[in-house]
Amino acid sequence: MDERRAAVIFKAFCDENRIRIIKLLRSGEKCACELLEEINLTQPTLSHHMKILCDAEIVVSRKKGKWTHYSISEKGVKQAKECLVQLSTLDIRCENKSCCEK
Amino acid sequence: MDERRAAVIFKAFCDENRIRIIKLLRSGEKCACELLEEINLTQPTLSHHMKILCDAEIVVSRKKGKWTHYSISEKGVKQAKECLVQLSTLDIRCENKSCCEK
DNA sequence: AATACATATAGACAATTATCTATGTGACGT
DNA sequence: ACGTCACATAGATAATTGTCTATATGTATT
Repeated sequence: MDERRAAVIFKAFCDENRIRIIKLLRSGEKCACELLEEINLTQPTLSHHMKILCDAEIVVSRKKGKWTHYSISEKGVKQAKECLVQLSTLDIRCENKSCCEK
Repeated sequence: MDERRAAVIFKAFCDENRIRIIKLLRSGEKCACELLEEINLTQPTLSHHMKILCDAEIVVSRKKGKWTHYSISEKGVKQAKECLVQLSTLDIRCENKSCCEK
């Protein structure tokens, strides 16, 4: 996983409104109009956030007629979790040579 | 965990340079001057990123004489992981009533 | 085909963020 | 005390992002 991709993934979680949207989706799949009712944003702004969430693969969309249904992607969330583990796991193989005293 | 705090935590991970800094810290505690050698940023810019990382509690700092040593905070990382789990766990108690056909 | 509806896209604008240069602060070493 | 070193802070600026209004697109329904 390169730095760029990791940054795109976690962008999903670094805005308050996107966090709210994700929380709303915890109760299951919802269409944009439902999300719109529950969040204080205009329709294009919601659409913008949904794009960022989908690009991060944290959310997936499913089109059905006029509606677009969004849901949390188990696969995407798993990848985010793995990414977080990978980033935070100490690498004990590395010698910790320091230029300055400890 | 409120939305605002969650957003602050994940801001740590939504910038490429901060991801690089975190990766550098995987090999253990490092002072700012060491990080500076390994990353293509000016000293004040690095300092700016370290503040964001510390505010997110993903990194902790330890002052010793002239130097500031930074390391990954196990506690902070644990909290981020828990936050991610909490955000992504489906809430099965909720009925998934929909205004529009599925 | 005409209309209505759900959502996306375009474009403008304001807020936030990332970056830099310049300078301040505090801790040594001489 | 003075200079030097490590780092933080201030302030400017450019890039990015979040938000809005207006409009386009695609899908039913009549």
